Amino acid sequence: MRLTTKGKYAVTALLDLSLHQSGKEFTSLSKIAVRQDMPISYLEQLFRNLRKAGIVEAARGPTGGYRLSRHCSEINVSEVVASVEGAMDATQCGGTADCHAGTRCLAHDLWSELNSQVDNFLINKSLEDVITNKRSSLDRKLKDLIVTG
Amino acid sequence: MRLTTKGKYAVTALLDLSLHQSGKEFTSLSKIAVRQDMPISYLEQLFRNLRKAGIVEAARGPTGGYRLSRHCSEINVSEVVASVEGAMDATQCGGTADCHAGTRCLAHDLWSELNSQVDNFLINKSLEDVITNKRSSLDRKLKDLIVTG
DNA sequence: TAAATCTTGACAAATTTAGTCGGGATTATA
DNA sequence: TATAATCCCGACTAAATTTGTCAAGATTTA
Repeated sequence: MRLTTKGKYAVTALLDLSLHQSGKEFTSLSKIAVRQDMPISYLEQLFRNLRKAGIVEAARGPTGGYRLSRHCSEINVSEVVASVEGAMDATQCGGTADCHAGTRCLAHDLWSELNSQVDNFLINKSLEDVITNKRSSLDRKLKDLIVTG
Repeated sequence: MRLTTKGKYAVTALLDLSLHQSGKEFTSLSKIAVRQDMPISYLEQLFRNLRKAGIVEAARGPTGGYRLSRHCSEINVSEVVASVEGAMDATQCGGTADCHAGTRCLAHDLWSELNSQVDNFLINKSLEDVITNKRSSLDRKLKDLIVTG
């Protein structure tokens, strides 16, 4: 399982995009790079993947840049991270359960379950959720569970 | 956030130890290495850390080896992983919230929350739980929540 | 035409992971 | 006591991954 600066840059950059997008304008990478203190050439690389994944759309030329291709409430963090660094899989075997000499290793189900946990969390978290810092209904219920048993 | 073979080897090795420990005998690394198909010299490295963390205890000489220093129901996966690869932190800043020019970055709370999710899951999962494949009460409740909304 | 942007592919530096190696210390057993 | 099996330790190396850089091109606005 990995979550590196790649995925974090991507999420932060899209949050920046969400915050500065009014209407249908495009925001240039150079602006994002300055505001979020990220290397622009690295951002270019990441935005290739975001575009291929259908998360942003681009326009060239002056006044060009990127914008979200959906409303930020319709983009979840899981797909953003996955688009730049591949599925965040905690199992050795990629889920095929052939992790120990062709059979499932002792811990296979554990990592499988961890995957689900993380995925459920990130899928249910939209960019808008992050911006408004609004915990999803599911989160609040979970929190209650942990506190109250 | 990282979860590499280091942590996975450690967990699997301890599960092996749990399964083959009857009474207070010691199990040698060479046996674990063969059974779980892991490089023995790498295991040595990991078990140093497990011993320092108070998770296993060692005996030298023939008949020597390692054994759990607590019952497997009293050892959780989080401490095992942490002992060999450091705290599994998803924030850039290690929780200090100085991730963006000294202040908290746009996504700080998101990664913070993800940390809690993963930690809560792994802390509540003992080696015994993994072996008996028993989902904790909390897990079942969460699963219900996801299914039923 | 000029300047600003995206687009692409290849490359390179830095870091981390994974694993090795050689020697030591300790201890049960013959 | 000698031997062999184990743990113990520090340093080292090789491979992989991450984190970028770079150069050249395509598109578009003014």
